[in-house]
Amino acid sequence: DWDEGPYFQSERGALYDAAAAKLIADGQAYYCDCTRDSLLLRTGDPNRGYDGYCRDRDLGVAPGRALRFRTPDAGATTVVDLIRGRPEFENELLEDFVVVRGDGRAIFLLANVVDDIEMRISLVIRGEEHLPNTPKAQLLWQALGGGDPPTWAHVPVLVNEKRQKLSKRRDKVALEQYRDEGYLAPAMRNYLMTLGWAPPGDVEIVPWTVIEETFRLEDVNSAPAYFDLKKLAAFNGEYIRALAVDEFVDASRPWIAGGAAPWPPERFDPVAFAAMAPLVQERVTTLAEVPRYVDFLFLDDAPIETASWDKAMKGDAAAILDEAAAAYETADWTAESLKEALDAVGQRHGLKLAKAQAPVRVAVTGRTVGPPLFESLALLGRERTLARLRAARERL
RNA sequence: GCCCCCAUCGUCUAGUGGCCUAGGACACCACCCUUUCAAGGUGGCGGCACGGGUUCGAAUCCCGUUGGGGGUGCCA
Repeated sequence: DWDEGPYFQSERGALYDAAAAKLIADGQAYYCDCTRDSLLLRTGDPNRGYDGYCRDRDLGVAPGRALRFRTPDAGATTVVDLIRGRPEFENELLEDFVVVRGDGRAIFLLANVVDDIEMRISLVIRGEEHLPNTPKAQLLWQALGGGDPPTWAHVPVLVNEKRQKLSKRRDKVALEQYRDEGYLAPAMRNYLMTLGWAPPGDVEIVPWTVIEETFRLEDVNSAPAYFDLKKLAAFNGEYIRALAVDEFVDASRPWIAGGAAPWPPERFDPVAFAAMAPLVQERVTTLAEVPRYVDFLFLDDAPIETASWDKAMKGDAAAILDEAAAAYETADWTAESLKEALDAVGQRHGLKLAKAQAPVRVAVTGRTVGPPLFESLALLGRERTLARLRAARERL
């Protein structure tokens, strides 16, 4: 949550101009018209930073001339970091870096420092990739008369399976995307907190209030952490199962009630889904998996999957389908008696219920895997169940 | 190249000199339960990168090596 802003650096140019003017007036910055090529010509080393050529040329402002900050030639800059201690940087190794572009716009680093001073920022929390820029920021801070520099906390980066920093281009980093895939915000939040830190005790899945009360930046690890989708999924499954049934139904709505569902919206039956919900809830890892557990209820025909069909429709399948259909014409339409009836069919063929239910399951739901069968049949109703059993029998 | 950061099971972590024959979670394996699949239960596999110190004692402190990551823009 936040309590002010947002601010736009594009609207605060006057502040940055004033800061640049101060640096010039104090002799801490100078204009420079060097290009990359002219620098390389002088140093002959593409790895070397700016050589300070324009330091004393006393160039004035002109289009195309950048403003460079004059870094100290000696001494060291110490950064106070809650997570990393007190890293020290030799000033001598810092090149005179650009703070204002040739077109007059401030570079992010300058804008950032000016904003932080003006907003009286005392603690900066950011990714560790910013650590090497920190001495530059502090030097600018001092040069601008900002007072005591802030305390820093450089948190570890998150890495992918190749242990590279997660990047927008290469990796899936947008939270919206995870939300769209059916991850719950509290699950994501809880999982993220376990990266580089751990709640007290031997539990990782904890209420947010516990995290609020016990989290300390000083306890954060400094090593990069791998973002493990499998573990996130495990957290998400636990959070889904912890939901009250009506909360689960609510949360599932975007995947089942709208146009995104794999069946015509008008065919969706909220009552049937509510009845099925507890059975689905303990089986899914993400909300996006919900539709495939209930689609057989809202589609005209069973959504037969070939692999499932081939696996289940062999051996005594034909006989089982016939006998199940016969028994189901007159059976009480309750999960319990549907189960007993099919169990009896299976026993005639020397099959355990686990085996006997397979052809029926595939005929009716289309897949070998799904919610408990007899509860599903009970909801689907006698008419549609019988129709699907016969359709499957014909297809054999 | 140069600078900086980092290093406990495959992964995320607990551990802040003796409580560690290193604990938990995810993953994996086995078994139990069971109408499929899950969920749940029980058990198992598996780690202090390496080498030197310091100390009565080191996963914990120091140095080095190796390995990994980040930075090095008139990007943010």
